[in-house]
Amino acid sequence: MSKKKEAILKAATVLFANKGFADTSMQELSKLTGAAEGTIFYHFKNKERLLLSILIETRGDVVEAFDRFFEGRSCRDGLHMVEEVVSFYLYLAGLMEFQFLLLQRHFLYRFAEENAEFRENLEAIYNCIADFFEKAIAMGQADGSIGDVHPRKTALILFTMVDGIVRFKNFNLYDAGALFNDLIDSCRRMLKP
Amino acid sequence: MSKKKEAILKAATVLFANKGFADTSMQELSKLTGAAEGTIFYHFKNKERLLLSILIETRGDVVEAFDRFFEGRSCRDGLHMVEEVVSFYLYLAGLMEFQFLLLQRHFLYRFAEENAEFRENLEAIYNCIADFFEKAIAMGQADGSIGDVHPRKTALILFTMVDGIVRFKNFNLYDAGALFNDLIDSCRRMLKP
DNA sequence: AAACTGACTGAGCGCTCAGTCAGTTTTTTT
DNA sequence: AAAAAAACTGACTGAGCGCTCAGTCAGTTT
Repeated sequence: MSKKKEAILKAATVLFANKGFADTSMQELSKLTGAAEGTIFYHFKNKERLLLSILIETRGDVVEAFDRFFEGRSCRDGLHMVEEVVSFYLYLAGLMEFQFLLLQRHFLYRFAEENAEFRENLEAIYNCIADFFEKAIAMGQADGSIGDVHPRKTALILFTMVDGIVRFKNFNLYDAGALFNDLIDSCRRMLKP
Repeated sequence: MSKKKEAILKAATVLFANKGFADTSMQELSKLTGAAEGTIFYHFKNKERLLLSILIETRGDVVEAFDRFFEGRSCRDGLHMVEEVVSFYLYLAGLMEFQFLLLQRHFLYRFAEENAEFRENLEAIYNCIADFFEKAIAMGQADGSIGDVHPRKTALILFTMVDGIVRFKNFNLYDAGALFNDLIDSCRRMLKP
């Protein structure tokens, strides 16, 4: 992949995440990357395909990060693994700040309504994460560290919690870091047998 | 307030919530309301002020709804009141669907960064809701139905949960209704002494 | 009957936008 | 070194945008 193409993808991720899709102009993107406007359209046939490319890249990054982190990892018990998934999600949301911010923006879900490629990639990301929560809960129920809750639904509720925390951080409403300990505590109370 | 002005406010709420700020044109708003474009600018000095008017109206509606619901209401105990706040939030998110969707959109928080009026109204809405959660938790700790948790932080975590559920619903990711019982259950487990 | 008011109109202005294209430079292949 | 392919350029276009403004009109006041 050419240097310019990479620069365009990187800068567009930040701009789309921070300013939104409609409020980011190709002109601005051109200036920021040093690439001519024509170059952007040489690499991406239009603005929407540029966004899709970012989403596909993000999917790859997120799925790979989760798989890497948990492959071969043997946790003390299921409850402990839930805590690790929560922590890792929050860690990743800091590491891949702009990609996570992008995933919370509404325009992505508007595209997903009409474009199957958007839908598939979004679903892949969400399923990957929800599956990790569910696996951890199921493991906890097998080893007795987690009580009798509905695995999938509880996984979604946990997902909702950490995602909401990231949202509060992104909107500058509250300091997510200050809530971390209480969040982990809440999870433990929620899940214990 | 003139009929046209009311129609503009109402239609703009739906459009801004569904399509975003930048993707909603005054032309579209004009066609939908039957008001000439000039009429919109007669009532609201510009697009941003129109959005602010909607936010101010939303603040009034949300705060009034919460105050009305809980004034004079005597709950069995604090834990029960937490459940009622959760339920009422979700009920209101259905009743005032577009206003709640609007509150989750990023452009509002971008305006809030530079415009104190936006910031004040957003804070008023969030503080009102978080306060109700906190009050319920404090009550529960007084009557023994809720364990020893940090009231404000736990209030924020609860808020995060219900807000996240609404977000999942808005994005058509999962059916929020199907999670309701498990959500209430999780809250109970989280809070019990 | 004259003066005034506030709600409303829609053509039109200045400007920005996504996307195009004819042409140039750089890289790879032969 | 020549030819071919890939990467890149930036001036340009037409559509659409927010917003303005001169003007209409029904109703009220003087």
